Amino acid sequence: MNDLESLADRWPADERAARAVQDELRGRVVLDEPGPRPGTGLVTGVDVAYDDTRDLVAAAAVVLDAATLDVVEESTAVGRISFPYVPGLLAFREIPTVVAALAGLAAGPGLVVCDGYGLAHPRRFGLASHLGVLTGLPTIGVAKNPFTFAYEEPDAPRGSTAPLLDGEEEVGRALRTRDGVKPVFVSVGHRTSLDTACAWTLNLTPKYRQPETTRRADALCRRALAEAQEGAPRT
DNA sequence: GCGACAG
DNA sequence: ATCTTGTCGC
Repeated sequence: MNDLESLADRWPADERAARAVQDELRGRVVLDEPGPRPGTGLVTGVDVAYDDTRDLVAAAAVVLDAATLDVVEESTAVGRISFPYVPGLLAFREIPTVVAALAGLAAGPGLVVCDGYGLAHPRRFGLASHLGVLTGLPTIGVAKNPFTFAYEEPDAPRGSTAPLLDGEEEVGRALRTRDGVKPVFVSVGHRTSLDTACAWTLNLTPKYRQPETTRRADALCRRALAEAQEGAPRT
């Protein structure tokens, strides 16, 4: 277990140090496990909302029953912004508060679904992989944008896919979750396969483009941020 | 050097 | 991410 204070203490102070952390930790990503069976057990969505002007960040973790998509448990955490947004270094901005929210859960989270990328990353160590290595949990990343990667448009029906490419390398998959709607971009985080990650994403999108996990976590962290702003009106 | 760039 | 109204469509 990583206690939160040591996590904060070791947090990189600048971009160079952050990239060094990624280079050091990426070797710990586990890629030879298939991952939790899609649609079974628990699945947890995590997301973060910011108020840069007040230096506030709120994270949420929402646990769903994978079979019914009913909410089983919710947890939030509020903190100070620990890093600026830098493409490729998103994890350093989101992870401390996300880890705090996960730590507040009574139940084991099961699979963790992140709003962003895992292996699909300039150094193959995006948010989902980083969170997985720090917590030991199986993780996947489901992003709304292709970032710097290339892809061909998947066919129109829900479930269609196309490789997400960094040059010749497939780093993830563009996955259509709704007929005729812009795809989402799925990548492996930690301890899951890409097929598993895509199957989970389809299970989590019976009605909307975005996974139910992400939608629930997004709504909850916004609420938590709003409440934190009421509690700390001035800056 | 310039532009692009998860959230 | 966040700032923001109405509007088109199932």
